[in-house]
Amino acid sequence: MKNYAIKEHHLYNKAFRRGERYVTKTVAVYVLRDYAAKRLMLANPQKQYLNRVGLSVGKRLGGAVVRNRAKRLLREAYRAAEKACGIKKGFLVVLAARDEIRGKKTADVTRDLSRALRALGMTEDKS
RNA sequence: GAACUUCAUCAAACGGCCGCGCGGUAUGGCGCCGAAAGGUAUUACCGUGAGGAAAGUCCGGGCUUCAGAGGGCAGGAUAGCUGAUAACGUCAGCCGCAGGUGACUGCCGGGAAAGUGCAACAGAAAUAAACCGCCUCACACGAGGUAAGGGUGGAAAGGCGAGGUAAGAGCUCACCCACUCCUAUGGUAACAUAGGUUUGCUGUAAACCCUAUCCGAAGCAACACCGUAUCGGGGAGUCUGCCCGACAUAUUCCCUCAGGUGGCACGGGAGUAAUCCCGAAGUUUUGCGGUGACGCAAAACGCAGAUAGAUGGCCGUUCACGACAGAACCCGGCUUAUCGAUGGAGUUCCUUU
RNA sequence: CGGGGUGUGGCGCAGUUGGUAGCGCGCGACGUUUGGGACGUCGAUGCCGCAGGUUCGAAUCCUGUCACUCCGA
Repeated sequence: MKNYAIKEHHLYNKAFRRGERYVTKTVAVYVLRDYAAKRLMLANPQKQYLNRVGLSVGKRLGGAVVRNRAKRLLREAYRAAEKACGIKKGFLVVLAARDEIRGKKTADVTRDLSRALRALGMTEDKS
């Protein structure tokens, strides 16, 4: 299941300003209901709701290699979290890398991310 | 064996499972998003997928656009010679200077005898000379001569000896040093060597400047096409430092309210297709030419093309335990960062034979 | 992609034809005051972002480099 990426700058601003937030050492998660979700659902040939996921990795984190590494970790963690417990659809999700992510492994980031998603009520199984 | 010099290569490897971009084949779909242009699936398989610096953006070239001749000024760049190259500020060889026992390394390495400027402090004086000293005159004050000696300075009128003199001085002479010009020999040349000749001249051109050579400008967010568009609003002309110029023209053009595709990732041809053929500032190997940079020929191999931006994750094995670091129009260099590993060539010293 | 600017005491800034590195605030000591503030006097503090070079001599000139920052498409 692929995800649409967020490209527009104003959507990032919206998510940061109005979205629900949960911050861990490695990653900060912002979630906002996607107003265009229905339209996107219709555009999609499978007719399924999707999450639009954006990655925010600041320049202060490091050079291009470090930033790429951070984005890969976030993507992999999101994928793992979705596979493990499922994620509600129809939202804008912004994952912002924080300084601690440097040198971390996937397991660490995945743990933080699933904790954040559970706290925000984004997981599908309520058990 | 030790200490070095230099050139080149590599940039952890292998296996399993999951995942990503692009291309292709099959499958699937003819729907949906959008005003339009246009965009977009699911699954399976196959192929392919970051660097030596991809970086800094310091040079050069390609490519694209600027309506249409040209000329001048300004400005900028380069700086031993000869060559290599598409071109270069790059590279190669040589010359000169400096450093090293040596292999070798470094050099923004034209002109100060075209002109102008600047040289603090110290010092008597800084491009021109009399403070002390020496000599002559004079009782003395002082006047004149003198650049051998002292002291200052980064730099003080070339060095040493003899002659000469009141004391001295290239003032004269011999030798040496530097420099200008000329000649000869060698070299394509820079230049080197030898001889003659003029002169005895501070440094600075990474101060202005002079000389020689070169340069139109802007950049893929360029630009082209489609759409907006038979609409509305705003701005101003059209080689992008300044001036001159021919003017008869050509066309209005650009921005915004709205974006999309191409450019763009080998190209062309044949074929339904697999595939085949041809071509290229690619790489490697071999051969030939050249001291070398490099050139020519043949063969083989390879071809990332994203657009919030694709190479990752987990597990296992091995080892030297993994540095610097991520393509964004393309190519040739330069500069900077970098854990280490391997190989070639060479130098000096020690030991043994 | 293209074009600029700035790095100087703890902080904010000066520093031009290259010649002993300065100002304000702050800091320390002393004086004044019963004590503090204010005021006065004195003082300390600098590899002039880093590395080379030109020059007798460099914050200044040249080359390279690092960091921060601004502008345009």
